[in-house]
Amino acid sequence: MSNGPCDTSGMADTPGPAEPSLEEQIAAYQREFQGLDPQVERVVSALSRLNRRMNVAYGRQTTELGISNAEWEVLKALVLAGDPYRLGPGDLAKRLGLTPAAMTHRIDRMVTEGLVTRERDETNRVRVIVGITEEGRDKWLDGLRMATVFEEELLQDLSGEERGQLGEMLTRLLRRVEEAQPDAGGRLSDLD
Amino acid sequence: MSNGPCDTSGMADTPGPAEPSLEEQIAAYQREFQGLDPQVERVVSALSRLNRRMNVAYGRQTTELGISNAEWEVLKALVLAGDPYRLGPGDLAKRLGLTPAAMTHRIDRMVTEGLVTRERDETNRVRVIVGITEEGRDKWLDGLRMATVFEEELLQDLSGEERGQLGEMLTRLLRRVEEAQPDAGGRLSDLD
DNA sequence: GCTTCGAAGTTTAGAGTTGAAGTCTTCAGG
DNA sequence: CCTGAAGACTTCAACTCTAAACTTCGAAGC
Repeated sequence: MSNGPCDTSGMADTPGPAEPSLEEQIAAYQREFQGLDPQVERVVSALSRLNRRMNVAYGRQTTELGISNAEWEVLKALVLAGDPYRLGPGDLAKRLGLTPAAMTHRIDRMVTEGLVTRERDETNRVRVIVGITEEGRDKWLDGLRMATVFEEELLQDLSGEERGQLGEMLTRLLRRVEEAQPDAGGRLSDLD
Repeated sequence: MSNGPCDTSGMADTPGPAEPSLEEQIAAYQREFQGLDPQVERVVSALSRLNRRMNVAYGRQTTELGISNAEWEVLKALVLAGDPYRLGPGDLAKRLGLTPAAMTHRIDRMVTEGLVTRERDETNRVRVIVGITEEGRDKWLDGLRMATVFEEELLQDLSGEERGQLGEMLTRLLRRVEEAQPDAGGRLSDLD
């Protein structure tokens, strides 16, 4: 299963200078560019690294399920859509932040893998309806269970109060950037 | 300039059900799967969405410079590496978290665009050395300046104390996931 | 009813990445 | 020396995504 952007094998990882640590990177920024607020830099860099690590973790989990992160995202969108658990390719593309063309191919794969179904709408034959199969729903649930374990582990060092503060601050940041960027914004590895 | 995973054009974005808001998504999770801690869910989802938005913003900035996020990352790695500002393709691949093959192609492009140079090491002719050009360094600096403006805007709602708390908590999370995941971890949209 | 416009999906060409295989260089033995 | 193994980079085929052209169907407008 070629696993989208989540495989970690095949990379150069023998000896030599690896990726600099967060501290090293902040120091290097200070060295090369005066006038950079280290506090801001720390928040932004940590955010970005954290996200990368989380996606690696999710990638390992979905690989274990025999699917890719990309496919799990489709399943998630269908489940979270609610009751009939069916959406058109266009809707899916919008929710996942990719082009309709990409959606077409993704659905092709997932249909052959038995994760979703594709049928034409009888009342409007231009429309296509994608539905989740039982197997698809099971995979989604398995993935979610693994994710919650990982997430609880990730946050284990934070007290309940800290978790609340963190969530509140992140939500505030998100609100700020969403109003500056009203459009849905392009793809780029979510999985939330 | 086809801009890696950062273009926002061409996506389906007309009417209809767009991406659910963070609140809607958390509610949907609660509905479909009992036993999910909403506090954890909020942190994780906000983190992920925030990162996506940030990458969209960075993508717009680098597009304005006539390069891609991917290329800017290579420039960043070279600058942050310090004094001779030169690294081998293998090192670069490790630092950016992609395969050597991808690095080869990326360097190809960047050489023809005049952003970096590629020469063979005289003392060990298996080795290749990639260096940054003056134009490359200028682009990096321009990108960094734009990024700092955006980042300051992003954090404008947080007091100095809050920024410190946020950075500290994120660093703690990062430390936790890094020790659980000692390898550098695969690609997946950084840019920090 | 026929035509035109728009919306929804699919198809096609090209960019970028991965994983595996291949090339070339260096180094350690025999 | 010559050989074999390991390392560094490149090449190749397959895959996924984007952007743009294309196809089809439905809704108006005349």
